[in-house]
Amino acid sequence: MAVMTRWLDADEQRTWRAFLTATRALMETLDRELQRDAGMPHAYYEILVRLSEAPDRQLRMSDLAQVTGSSRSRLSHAAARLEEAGWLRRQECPTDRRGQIAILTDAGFAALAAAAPGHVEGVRRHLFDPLSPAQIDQLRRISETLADHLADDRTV
Amino acid sequence: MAVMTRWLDADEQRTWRAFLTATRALMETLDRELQRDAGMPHAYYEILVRLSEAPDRQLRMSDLAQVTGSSRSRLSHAAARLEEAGWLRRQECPTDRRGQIAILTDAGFAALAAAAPGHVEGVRRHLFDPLSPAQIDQLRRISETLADHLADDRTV
DNA sequence: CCGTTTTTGTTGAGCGTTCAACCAACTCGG
DNA sequence: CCGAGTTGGTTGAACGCTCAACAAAAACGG
Repeated sequence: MAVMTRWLDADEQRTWRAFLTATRALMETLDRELQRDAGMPHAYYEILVRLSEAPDRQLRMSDLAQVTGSSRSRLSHAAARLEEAGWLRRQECPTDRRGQIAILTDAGFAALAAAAPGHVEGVRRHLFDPLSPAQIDQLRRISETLADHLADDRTV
Repeated sequence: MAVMTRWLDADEQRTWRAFLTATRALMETLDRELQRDAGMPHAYYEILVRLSEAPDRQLRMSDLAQVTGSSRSRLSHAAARLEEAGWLRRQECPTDRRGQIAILTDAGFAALAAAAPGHVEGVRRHLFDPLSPAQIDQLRRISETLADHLADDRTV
């Protein structure tokens, strides 16, 4: 027999809708700010960030996809765009002839450096400033729990 | 003189990245499940939900845009799609000749009824189940605070 | 009133993402 | 070894969203 749906009660629904509203508004705001001030969407910004932190500012495409949480396809399209913009170039991998290595160019690093202050300010203004220190801590724990759980789902 | 950027410290960065990872993974998972099981993206699902809750299952386009947190343009495109699918129809507004009223069709209601149990189950599995009751409460407060704050930004 | 401004909703172009299909190269079991 | 399966990466079509431009109707202000 089919399992009965466990519907959301009033409190849960309120939580879920507030969560939806908040995250959607937050991400849209940050995305819009980044697009306006730096001419790139948030997803591209993250790619540049991760590359800038990697040794020699380079990463295998698959590793880059992993850390940015995007599909291979998405990253591939994004890399093509970033390459057009001159912010990234791709090189063949010496140890694996299938592989491609994404490398952050100097222009890419400069674009990131120009975009970062404004973006960080936005994250502060829209996320951290409105919350108490305790809430920030709570949000970290909640997010890590959810992220772990969702990662499990993907592996299982 | 330019204001010095208030960079994120290690803890804040950890929080911010965990938040990004969690919300992105959560929304992508739910979106994919909904697309697979019900043939509609999450944004369309929300439109149907809001219509289904409105008196006579109808709402002015601008009100519908408001409650679903989408731009007029987005809603207009979405409505066109939903109309093609036969899940929604649009009618002229008697009191305001600019206005359009979006009406949920019976087919739309049926599609929603078919999609809801699976989607609610997904929200439970990926969001509520992994969290403690205290965390769920924290998440609600945090989300409401952020949502209020972001709404203010928009009005100011 | 009448001109201006605001609100409502749509449209089309451009862009980023998804999905499925695909090829090439690596890995592993027999 | 070699064939099967897996992994790495790209591609093109379909789709949803953004943005700017627009038209029509309503509200406002002197």
